[in-house]
Amino acid sequence: MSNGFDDIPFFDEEPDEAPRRPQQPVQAPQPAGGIAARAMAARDGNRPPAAYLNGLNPEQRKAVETVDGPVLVLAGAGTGKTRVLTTRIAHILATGSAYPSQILAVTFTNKAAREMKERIGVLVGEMVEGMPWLGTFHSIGVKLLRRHAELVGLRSDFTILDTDDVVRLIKQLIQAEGLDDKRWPARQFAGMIDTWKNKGLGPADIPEGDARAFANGKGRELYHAYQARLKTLNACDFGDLLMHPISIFRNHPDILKDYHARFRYILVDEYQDTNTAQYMWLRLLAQRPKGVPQNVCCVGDDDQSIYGWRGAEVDNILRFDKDFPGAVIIKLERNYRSTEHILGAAGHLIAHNEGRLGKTLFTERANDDDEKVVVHAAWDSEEEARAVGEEIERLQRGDADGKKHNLNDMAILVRASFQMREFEDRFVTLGLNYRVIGGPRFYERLEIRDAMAYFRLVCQPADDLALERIINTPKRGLGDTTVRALHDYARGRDTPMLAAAAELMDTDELKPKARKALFDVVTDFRRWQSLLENTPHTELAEQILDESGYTAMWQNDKSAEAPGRLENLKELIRSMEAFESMRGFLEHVSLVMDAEQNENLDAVSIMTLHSAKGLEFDTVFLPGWEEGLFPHQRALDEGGRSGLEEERRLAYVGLTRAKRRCHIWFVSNRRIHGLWQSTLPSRFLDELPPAHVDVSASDSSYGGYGGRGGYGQSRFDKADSFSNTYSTPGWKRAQANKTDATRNNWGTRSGHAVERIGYGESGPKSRTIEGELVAKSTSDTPSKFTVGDRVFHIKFGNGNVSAIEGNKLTIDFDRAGQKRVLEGFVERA
DNA sequence: ATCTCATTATTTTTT
DNA sequence: ATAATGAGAT
Repeated sequence: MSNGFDDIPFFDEEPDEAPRRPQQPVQAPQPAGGIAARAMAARDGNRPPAAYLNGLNPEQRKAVETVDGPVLVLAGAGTGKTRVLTTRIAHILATGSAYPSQILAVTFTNKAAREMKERIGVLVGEMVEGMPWLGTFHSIGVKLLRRHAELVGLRSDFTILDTDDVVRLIKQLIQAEGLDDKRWPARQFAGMIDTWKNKGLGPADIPEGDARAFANGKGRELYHAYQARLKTLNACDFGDLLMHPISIFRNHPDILKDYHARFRYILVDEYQDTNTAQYMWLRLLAQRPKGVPQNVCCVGDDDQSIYGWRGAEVDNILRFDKDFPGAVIIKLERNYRSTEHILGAAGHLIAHNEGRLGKTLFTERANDDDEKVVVHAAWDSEEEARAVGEEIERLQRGDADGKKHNLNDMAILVRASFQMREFEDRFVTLGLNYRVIGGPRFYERLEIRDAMAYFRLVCQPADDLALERIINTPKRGLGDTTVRALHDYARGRDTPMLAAAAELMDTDELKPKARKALFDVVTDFRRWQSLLENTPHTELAEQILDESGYTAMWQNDKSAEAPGRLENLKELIRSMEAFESMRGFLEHVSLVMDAEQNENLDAVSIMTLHSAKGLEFDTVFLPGWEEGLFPHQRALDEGGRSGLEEERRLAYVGLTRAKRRCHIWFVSNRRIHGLWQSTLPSRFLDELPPAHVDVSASDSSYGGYGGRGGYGQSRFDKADSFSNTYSTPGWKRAQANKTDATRNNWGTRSGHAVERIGYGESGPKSRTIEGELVAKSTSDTPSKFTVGDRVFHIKFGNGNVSAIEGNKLTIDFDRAGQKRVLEGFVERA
C-alpha cells in the first residue's frame, strides 16, 4: 500500500481559505513559553515584544515584520540572512497569519533547506513539521509533479534520472539516429539540454542556431526524441522537475489558482542564484491579480552571485521591483562575522564591479588587535602548500597569538580542485588532519549506482536504464548481442525491457544459454517485486544484492578497491534504515546527493570557493591568486567582462568567509596541465586596499619578495630577483620527484586522519565515506588492538575496544558511549 | 570478455 | 603530465 508518496499533504486536509488568524493554527506541542502563547497574545491585539524579535537590528526586524507585499532583502555576507528568513517564518506562524502548510519556502540546496528547517524548529518547535513546502526548488517540484503527473504524460511513480542516466540515454538516441557518438558526444548534448531547461526552453522553443549546432542540425529532433523517450520510460530529468510544473501551471489555470490560494507566503533564499526557469516557476506562483497582495520575500546578495555559468541570472534580483511593483527593498549591511580589515578588503575589491545594487558592509566590532589581511608570495605551489601548512601548525600550537586554534576553524579555499592535491600531499606528510569537501559524491560511486539500479528496477519495472545497467552486472553471459535483441524487441512492442524479457522466454529468438540467463534475471526480479510490500526494505535490499550475485562479485574481486566497495554497500543499506520504504529511499537519493560530515574530527577543511559559499571560518587561506587561475583564464575568455566580474565576486565570497584572519597566497610558478608555467600575481591583489592589507615579507624562503613594498606597475609585480636556476629542467625534475616521494608516504603516519566528504574514487589510495576512512588495507594489516583493549581517543576519551573490523574499531567510551572509529585515531591508554 | 593502446580534455556544481 | 575514457585487438 505504502508507495512512499502517501505523505504528500495536499489541499484536502486543510481549509482552503484559512482564516487570517486561525483559532488553532497547529495541534503540535509547543516549546515551553513558546510561540503559541505569544500568538494568542498577538491575536488579542495586546502584543508584547516577542522574544524572537529581540536581538534583531532595525533592518533585520523590518525584514522580518514586513510580511505583506513583496520584499527584497539584500543581505550581504554575514549579515544574518538565514536568521531573517527563519525569524520571518516564525513571525508569520506566531502571528497566526498562515498555517505552516501555507508557507512556501524555497532554497537551492538540501543543506540549506535542512538548516532552515532546523532553525525554524528552534523558534517554533514542532510546528515546523507541518511545513511540507519548505525545500529545494527540485524537491518541491517533485511534490507538485507527483500530484499532477498525468497532466504531462507521466505516472505519479515516475523515476528521476540523474546526469549519468541521462547521458547514457542520450547516447542511445544519438546512435539510434545513426550519428557518430564520437563526433557528437552525449555528454555535451546533455549539457545543452540542461542549459535549455535552465532557461525554460522546450524542444519547440530553442533558438534555431542552437538546434543546428548539434548533430548535423538535428539538435531539435534529438531534444524531441529525448523528451519522448523520457515519457515512455516514465522518467524525468532534473530540469523537468521545474519545466513540468511550469507547463502545468500555464496550461491549467485552475490548478495554479489552487496553489495561489494555498501559498499565502512565499520565501526564496539565495535569489541571486535563480535561473530563468526557476524565475518563471516562482513568478507563476507569486504573481497575483491586481489588488491581491503578493507576499513574496526574496533574499539574496548580488555580490555573491557565482553561478552564472550554470544559468543563474543575477538580473532576476536586479529587476525584482519591476516584477513585483511596490516592492520594499531592505539592505542588510551590518556584518556580524568579520573584522573591519576583512570587510574593508572585501568591500574595496568588490567595488571594482559595475552593475551592483551597491552595499557596503560594516561592523561595529572593530578592534585594534585585528589582523590585517595578509598577502604572501611563494615560489611555487609546493612552497605555497608548505607555508600554509606551517601557518596552520603555528595557529594550532598557539604560538602566533598565544591562543590554540582548532583545525575546524580553518579552511583553505581554492579556485580549482586540482589545487587541492598539493595541500593534501603536504598535510599527509605533516600528519595534519584535513577534510576535503565537494567533488564526486557517495551516491555517484559505481557500486552504489549499480545497487541502486537493482532497487530501482524492483520498484519501477519500467526503468529500462536501470535494467541495462545491471543486466550483465555481475556477468551473466548477457552481452551486447542479447541486450540489443531485447532492446529491439521491447522497442518494437513499446513495452518495458523487463516485460519484454519475460515475453522473449516464449520465443526462439535467443540462444538457449542467453535464454536461461535472462529467465533467471526475470524470475529474480519477479520474486523481489513480490517481496517488496511485505519485507522490510533493508532486508530486501540485502537479499537483492546477495541473490543477484552482486555482493559475491566484489567479494571475488581482489583489486584494492573491492573491500571499500563492499563497505560502501553496507553503508548504503545502513543509510536505508532511516527510511520507511524502498521507494522513499530512492526518492531521497535521487534528490539528496550530499554526505554528512564528521564533526568530531578536528581537521582543516579544503574546498573550492564555490562550495564555501554560506560557510564561515575563523581563519581562511586563499591560495592561487594568480592571473589565469584566479581570475580563471577560461572565465575571461568565455565570459569577458561579466566573467571577470563573476570571478571577482568569487574572490569576494572567499574573503568574506573569514571571521578573524585571512591569508592570501600567490606563487610565481605553477604546474598547469603538467607543465611548469610562470605566473603573474592576480589583478585582484592590486584591487585590495593597502590600509587593510599587509604584504608578508618573511615567509618566502626565496626571500625579498613582498619586502619591496613599493608601488610600481603593481605592488605584486613580478620580481626578477628570482633566480632563473629554478626554471631549469633539472630543477623541475627534482621538484616532480620530490612530490612523488611525498605521495608514497600516504597513510603511513598513524594518528593522521583524512576525511573525504564526497571525494571517493579520486584521492590518493584511500577513501572514506561520510567521514570514515574505509578499508584502506583491511586485509594486509591485522589490527594492533584486540577486543578488550583499553584505548584513548583524542575526542572521546578513554574506552574499551568491543569489536574489530579491519581498521575500524568499535569502542565503548566511558563518556561518549559506543562509537566506531578508525584505528589510527586511538592509542593504547 | 579482457586487455591494451590511443585519444582527449583539464573551472566552478546542484538538483 | 596525467588521468580517464573508448575503441580495437586478442
